[in-house]
Amino acid sequence: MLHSWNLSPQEAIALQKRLASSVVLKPLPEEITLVAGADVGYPRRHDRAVAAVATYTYPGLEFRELVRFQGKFFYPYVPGLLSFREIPLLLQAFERLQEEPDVVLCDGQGTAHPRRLGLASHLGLWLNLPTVGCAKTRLVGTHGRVGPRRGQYRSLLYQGDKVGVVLRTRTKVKPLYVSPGHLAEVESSRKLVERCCIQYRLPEPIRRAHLAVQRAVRGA
DNA sequence: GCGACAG
DNA sequence: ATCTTGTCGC
Repeated sequence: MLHSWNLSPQEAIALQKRLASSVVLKPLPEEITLVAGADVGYPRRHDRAVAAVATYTYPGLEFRELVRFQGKFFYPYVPGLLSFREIPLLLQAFERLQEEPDVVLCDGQGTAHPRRLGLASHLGLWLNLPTVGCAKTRLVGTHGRVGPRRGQYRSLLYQGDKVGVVLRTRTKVKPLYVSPGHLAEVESSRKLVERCCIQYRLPEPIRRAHLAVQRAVRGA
């Protein structure tokens, strides 16, 4: 279960293939009272990184907690290996949360991944918590044109499977790529994400975490 | 061999 | 992601 994070691309890929079989796809818990959003950013001097996790009550979406962790760590961005770049920092941030969330929204793919183990899935396995991937752009899969209205969506297909949906979270705004991470599945993930997007494109928890990361990575 | 490619 | 200001469109 426990492994190092400075793996070579080949080792990382092999590990993903093994871990993918442990991912559990099932509806999210019926009772969700706390939802978290996570994000990571690397400053210009890429020798350290910043992670942030924000929690909100659900379905009321009242801000609950914000944790930020900054540490010396670096792993390059390699398409398909994002989890190795962001999870080490995220784990530190999650350890500092006062209250454990019922589900975690991540800024990346879940199972909509070449080896079905995107950031959200990998993080979910480590935390043993339900996770959902919310990516701003596509990594893999095909889909039809999504209607212009908030709430409209199209299935994201990959290798013959419906791995997620492309969801319009705001009218006339570029859609989001939503895919289950771990202990989650497409339908419930889509509904949760839509309900977490109030007045912006990104789910409120992720948006809050993102703002915190930006504040740290930049100045101010 | 030629594109595609989360953040 | 990060580098960066103003600006066109709904």
